Amino acid sequence: MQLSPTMQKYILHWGEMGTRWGVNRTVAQIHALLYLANRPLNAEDICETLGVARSNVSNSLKELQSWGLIRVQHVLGDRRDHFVALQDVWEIFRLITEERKRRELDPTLSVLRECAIEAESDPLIEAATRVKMDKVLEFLELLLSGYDDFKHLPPGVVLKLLKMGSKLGQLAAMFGNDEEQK
Amino acid sequence: MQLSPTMQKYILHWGEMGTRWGVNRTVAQIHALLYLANRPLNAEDICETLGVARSNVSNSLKELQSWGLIRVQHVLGDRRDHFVALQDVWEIFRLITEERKRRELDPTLSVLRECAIEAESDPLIEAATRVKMDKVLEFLELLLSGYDDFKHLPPGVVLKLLKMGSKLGQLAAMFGNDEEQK
DNA sequence: TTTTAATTTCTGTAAAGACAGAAATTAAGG
DNA sequence: CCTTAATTTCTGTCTTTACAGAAATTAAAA
Repeated sequence: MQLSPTMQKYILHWGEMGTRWGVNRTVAQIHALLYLANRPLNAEDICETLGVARSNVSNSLKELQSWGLIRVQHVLGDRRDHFVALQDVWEIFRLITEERKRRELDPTLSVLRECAIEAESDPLIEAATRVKMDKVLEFLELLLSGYDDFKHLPPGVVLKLLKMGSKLGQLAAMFGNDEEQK
Repeated sequence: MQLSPTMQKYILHWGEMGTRWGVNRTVAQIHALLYLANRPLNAEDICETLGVARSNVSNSLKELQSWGLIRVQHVLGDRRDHFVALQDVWEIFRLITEERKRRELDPTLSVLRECAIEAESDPLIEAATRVKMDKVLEFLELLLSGYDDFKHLPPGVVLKLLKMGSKLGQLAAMFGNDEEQK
């Protein structure tokens, strides 16, 4: 399986981006390849196309599955596992966001809470420092609860919100402190 | 300068988080220390407190300055540079977001645009693949334009939006396609 | 059941980034 | 201007992660 220069460029870049977003380059490149492919690919296809060792492909596929970004799809007449990537961009975004929250922000929230509690009884920590710890904690809690509310919105609604742009700020001013308007 | 176990825990964790968000552990730890400190610290203070080589501190401080997260603040009677971190959590968040957009998403947007254009004339790229490239590009453009609209909102307004939660979805349905209501 | 293909695990090493410390440069103080 | 402190740059190495390939295990086909 050959890649055109444009596809190579795309996949290489996706790989670079992936390292910034929590997975290694090879994992991200495999994800890109499976996303762009219009049919299920097996591990050997991937090895050949990307020039990566079979075992590395195997481990990377396992990681992508743990993120829920790809799944196994068997092909009639071929006993090898084939893989397909999620094709809906919104869903991909949702999954990555959710998974990163779970792997990173949730543990951070725990640590920040523990530290806030411990700091209450730690005479070595100045009051001003304690306040700052509390502010970071409140900020993260607010962000996460806001995210929790938003994550269930259908893409179409999110789309509308994004397109409303700064008009949203005006609406918040009008409605933010009122009971529901129906 | 001694750190209590709680402060150590906090700073260590911030360091781990930092590596997930684009800076190395030491850079993030120094940022945490300067944030929690209630006075300007010089490079030697930081070396001693975190047990890091002076040169590493120097380079890390330079990086934090490039993110705009800290600045030099001279202290009377001491010719050494002292440093203070931004203290407003919202502002820190805004800066990190903006800077990451600039360093990562803007280049990605460029590459995606180039690839979309190149793919138009690449006979090796299937139409379905081209559609997928376009979808990712549209998604990112939408996200970035939405972000552009939101980033100028004052923290108080953002706070309101976050607190409105799923009520926002209802408002989008009511107002999303209408002209402004005044 | 055996054979063979496919996958996974393991292990050593390659690569990249982080780091410490020496050397060089800069700048403040005397 | 000289001295010395402070900072920066450079370089070698340490650490961590990624990776390749061999070996082991699993599972499908004959």
